[in-house]
Amino acid sequence: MLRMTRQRSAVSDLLAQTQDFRSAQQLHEMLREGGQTVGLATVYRTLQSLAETGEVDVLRMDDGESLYRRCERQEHHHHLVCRSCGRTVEVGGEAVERWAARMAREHGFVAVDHTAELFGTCAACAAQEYQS
Amino acid sequence: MLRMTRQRSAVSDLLAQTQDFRSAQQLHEMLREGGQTVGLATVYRTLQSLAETGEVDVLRMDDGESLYRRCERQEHHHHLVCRSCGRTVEVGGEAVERWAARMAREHGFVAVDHTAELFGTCAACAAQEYQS
DNA sequence: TTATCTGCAAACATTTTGCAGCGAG
DNA sequence: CTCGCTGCAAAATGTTTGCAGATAA
Repeated sequence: MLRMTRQRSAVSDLLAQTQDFRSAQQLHEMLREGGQTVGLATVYRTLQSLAETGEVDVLRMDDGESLYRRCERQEHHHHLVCRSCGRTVEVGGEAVERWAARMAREHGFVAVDHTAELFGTCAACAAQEYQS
Repeated sequence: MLRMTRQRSAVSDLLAQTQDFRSAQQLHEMLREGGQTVGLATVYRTLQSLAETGEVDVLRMDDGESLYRRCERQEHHHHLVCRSCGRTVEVGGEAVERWAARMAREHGFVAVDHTAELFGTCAACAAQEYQS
């Protein structure tokens, strides 16, 4: 992925404006609504390359769908995601890294990688739920 | 899921004998090899109900495939899985729980759930890799 | 110019579902 | 005897790919 095309800028710009994790299909729809015409396959291909270079983070949902988001920090971090509105907070995971390292050592595993994400209800959505 | 059928016992028994995480398709193939005839759809349906009752744990891989395993502990725990041979160790995650609770509190989230799994190379596979 | 990118449609992989018939209780 | 379970094949889902034409550099 080298060439800067209309389609790639469109996807990139959209991600820059979007706070929360979005699926490829959602992003495709958002582009379409905004008058941009980008093929779904191109959206997938672009997201794939952005993920490879670490420009966007990928979150795999329980139903198998992948969500994408341009994160503030490039370094390793985790996410606290609102199940209801998708609002996302980037959080550090020093405690998780230490835990992973200790488990690896205790059980003789090497090259141990980890996945850790948090899903809950943000303050705003909790308040709204309380009203209804 | 109430009736005890030949098919359900077969899947249940197979899981009882299997140490590592296996996909529905792998389990289906293993049954077939063992002379048992169980439809793939039935394997999926059975695994789904076993997962609902907490009798088996489900692990979703990066490629979207789901792996199933009958775990020793029923209570909440995490897994340290060998990427190479699939060997799995059940590990506690007190550190992770505390981390999740702290992040939730700091950012005003409630009802926070977490996913956390560890993937690495077990001692045996590391030794084997070293030889070749 | 020309190698890369795009769009479409077809291919893929995994999982789910509709339905007629089987079989456990 | 009955209602839930099974197997098959078809559908659904999310994603990837082949290919001919478009296009950035």
